[in-house]
Amino acid sequence: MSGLVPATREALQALPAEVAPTLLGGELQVTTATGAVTVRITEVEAYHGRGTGAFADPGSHARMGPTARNATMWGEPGHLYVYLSHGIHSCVNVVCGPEGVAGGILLRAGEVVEGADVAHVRRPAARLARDLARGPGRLGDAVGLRHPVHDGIDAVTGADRAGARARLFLRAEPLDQIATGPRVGVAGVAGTDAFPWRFWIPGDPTVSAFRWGRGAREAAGG
DNA sequence: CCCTAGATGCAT
DNA sequence: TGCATCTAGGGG
Repeated sequence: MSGLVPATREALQALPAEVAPTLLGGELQVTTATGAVTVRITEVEAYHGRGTGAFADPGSHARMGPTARNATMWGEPGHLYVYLSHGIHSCVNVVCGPEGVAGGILLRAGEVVEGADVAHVRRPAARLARDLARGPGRLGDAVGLRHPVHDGIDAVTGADRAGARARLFLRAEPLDQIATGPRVGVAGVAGTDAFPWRFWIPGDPTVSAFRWGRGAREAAGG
């Protein structure tokens, strides 16, 4: 944990595209009844909401305004927006930006640095350690956060939510090398270089594979 | 209402 | 490549 500091609301107050790269190399620690797992964050994506001016984001769950599903994205920074993907996977976002403005940073991948034994039990399909949290659904499984019960859990105070506690740590000094590119699996213009809001640690083996979203390849011209 | 597509993972 | 399986949105 050397070189890491607990995340504060202030550190997460800027818009997602600005905060996202600062999460790389940080850690998310989650404790539940079945154990504690810590992941070192290696890949993230920024998602903005409606009404953020030049940063309007057609790929965001909050693009249409506040709904029951995306309510957490509009709230206080530092909470975790946990949503259900394809009816199966629970994916984890760090809420950021000012309260009242939607913003989230999807944790796409990480390296399990603590509690690998617990993570292996939760993800029996993972043969290699690097696959434990490689991909957003896998990461959610590995740390034990589930939709809908853990949606809104506070990663700044570490307060209990449905039997789980989460804590986010950020690097005191930013990484010197960060890679940027289009977001994964996002359709239309939002999935192209017009929104280069995917950030990852170059060369890290836990970074997930890139794939085009439906219609994104055509939108990108290739 | 009914249909579709989705910030996906995994077996085939 | 297809499936699992839930949901928000858009169209009839």
